[in-house]
Amino acid sequence: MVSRHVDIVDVARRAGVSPATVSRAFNHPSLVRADTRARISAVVDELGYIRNRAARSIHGKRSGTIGLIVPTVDNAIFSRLIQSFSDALNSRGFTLLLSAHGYDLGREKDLLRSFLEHRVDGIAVIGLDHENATFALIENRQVPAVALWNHDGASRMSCVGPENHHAGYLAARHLADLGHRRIGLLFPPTRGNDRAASRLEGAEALLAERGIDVPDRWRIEAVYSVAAAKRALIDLIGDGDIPTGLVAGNDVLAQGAVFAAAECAVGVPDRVSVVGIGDFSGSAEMTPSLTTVRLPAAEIGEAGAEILLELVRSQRRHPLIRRNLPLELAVRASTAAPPAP
Amino acid sequence: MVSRHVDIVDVARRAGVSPATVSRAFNHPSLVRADTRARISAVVDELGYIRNRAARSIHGKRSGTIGLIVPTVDNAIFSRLIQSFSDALNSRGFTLLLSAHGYDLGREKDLLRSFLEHRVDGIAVIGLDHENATFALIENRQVPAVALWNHDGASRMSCVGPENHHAGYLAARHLADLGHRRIGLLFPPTRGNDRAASRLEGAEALLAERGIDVPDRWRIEAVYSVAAAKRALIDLIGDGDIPTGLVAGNDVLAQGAVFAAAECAVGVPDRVSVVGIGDFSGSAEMTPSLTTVRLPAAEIGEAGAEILLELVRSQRRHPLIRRNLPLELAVRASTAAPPAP
DNA sequence: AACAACGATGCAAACGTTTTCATCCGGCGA
DNA sequence: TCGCCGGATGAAAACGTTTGCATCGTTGTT
Repeated sequence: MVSRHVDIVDVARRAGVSPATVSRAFNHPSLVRADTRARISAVVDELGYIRNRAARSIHGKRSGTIGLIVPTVDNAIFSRLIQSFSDALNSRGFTLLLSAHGYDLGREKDLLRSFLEHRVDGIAVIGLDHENATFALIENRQVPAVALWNHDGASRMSCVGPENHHAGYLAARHLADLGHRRIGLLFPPTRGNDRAASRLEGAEALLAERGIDVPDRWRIEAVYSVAAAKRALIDLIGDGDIPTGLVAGNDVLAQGAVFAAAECAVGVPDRVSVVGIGDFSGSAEMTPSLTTVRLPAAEIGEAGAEILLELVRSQRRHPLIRRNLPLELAVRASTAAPPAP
Repeated sequence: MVSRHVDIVDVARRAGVSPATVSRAFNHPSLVRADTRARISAVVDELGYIRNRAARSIHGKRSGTIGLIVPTVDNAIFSRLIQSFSDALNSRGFTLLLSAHGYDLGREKDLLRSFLEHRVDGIAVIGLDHENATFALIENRQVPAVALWNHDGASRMSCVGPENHHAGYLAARHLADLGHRRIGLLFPPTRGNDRAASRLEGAEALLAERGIDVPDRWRIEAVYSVAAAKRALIDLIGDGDIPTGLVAGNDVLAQGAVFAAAECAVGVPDRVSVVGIGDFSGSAEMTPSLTTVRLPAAEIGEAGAEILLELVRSQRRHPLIRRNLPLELAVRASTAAPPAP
């Protein structure tokens, strides 16, 4: 009972029309008479015919797929982005190809190649920092592309996101405005991660403006995980000399820091204030609730999809589109004025 | 300067061979002489040729894609699953197509159809509860498929995951063993979510065994979000009559419950014990650290990919493969014996 | 020296669509 | 009556690959 797969010719034969008519019934319904269309539709259901997009896209038609390459899926903030990007795509009839490169820009290029083999109609990547080969691939192929998560007025490709530099700046400014002078920086490795790098630069810019110096022992590096951040901060607290304020590169790290403080009975915000970046799910609900710079993840995904599909539609010359999304500081319970010395 | 895209014939011409040879150089390198291969490879680089998988898959070849349909991406536990599934796929040269149906099984079927149009080589879905049309589509098409996240010895399709029923049972048993008799259940809506439904059944089965009755006011429903769970529990606490133990349908809900208790100054575990299911990232680090039933998310993703690719390889008749992954209770600080009455 | 065997390559058909162009038919105005 | 037009459909070419079969040297065997 090995029924070969039914194709458009089978449908045509059974409906008593030519394959061309069946094809038209799908793609240009107005060109085929209503009763013919109905007959075809009935046969399609009867035979369980499913169109073959590969065969379609071979004709220079759209493949109907969009590729998204992220550093990692396993991170609350990208999850929300992926979700909204995917929803926006699906609602417009596109299918998402997804891959994660694990913060390895070399792998990113390979994944891009693989997506191009699949002839995706467009490409979305995270951030503006990529290998030259990656840019070259995109430019030579003239494939519509957009960078999510980072805005830069001088970017080499279309982009949509907030200014990460400004996010770091805002977070640090909040602490400085509260009167903190002894400030620590808890950031992930910035190699191959221009978002984190920009945030760090932004924080440092503000601190320099205010004449605040951050000693090396208060510059802490931890990979993106609550556990790693907690461990790193417990070490710092163990050393005795702790800052009164801490800027974390994102909310996962900030959460880890808060948990560490709780475990070491170091009051937040009484002894140390913590500010994060991201406003992940849970940050507002934890105790103490986390002060953070809200990144509009869902908006980025939606706007990114919109821009990308716009580029896909505009056949010829792809213009550069840049969209700057606003940041806002969410002041909650994890920050306060520094304790009296 | 609108350079038409370079195809295999262009490469062949430039390399002074036939298209067939170029094709073979890619797919069966052993069949072509080393120096010819080198010449072709040079031309490929020079011209920036990228193979067209659509054209390949039209020949009945693999498309090299696997479809994964999840209820939502925006959830820590699926994130980890997606990540490991994706990695396993990539490492074997496959590309992931991902879609989320938002707990709507009707949309799930539509997404499946769309994946089939793309001629995915295999399909992975979450859970064993699907529309009949979904099963029919999979069976008629004879497309390799696997259900992730749920094991059932009598399942209609291949599956890999833990027994969710047992997860609920373990969580409830832990509380009962500690001596709790006044137990509440905090679960998500179970419609279209057989994982949650099974867990709830498992918990209820244990409670019935022990002769413990759960009044309706202690059966709380909240969608999968820390915020919703927190709100629901704050309401419950406000009512005054609170249970000594709480089984949460997953860690997100459990975290919300713990945060709610903290906000209302209800001690965990002194006044109320909370047990979750999932062991999400952060559960071990929060204060108090969360007692939970660990679900092996990463293992499921990897095993799922393995099984699926196995099915893809085994051309003909697809056997049913079922893999039961073990659960384990992680006892941490959020549970203890009930307070003396 | 004739021939078999083998390795490397080319030729052409095939895959499942879409689309251009041609055909056919009925109706309409001159 | 004739020619024309427009709507519906069919025939066939095209898309970019892969692959079965044929071809052509070379080399080894008898």
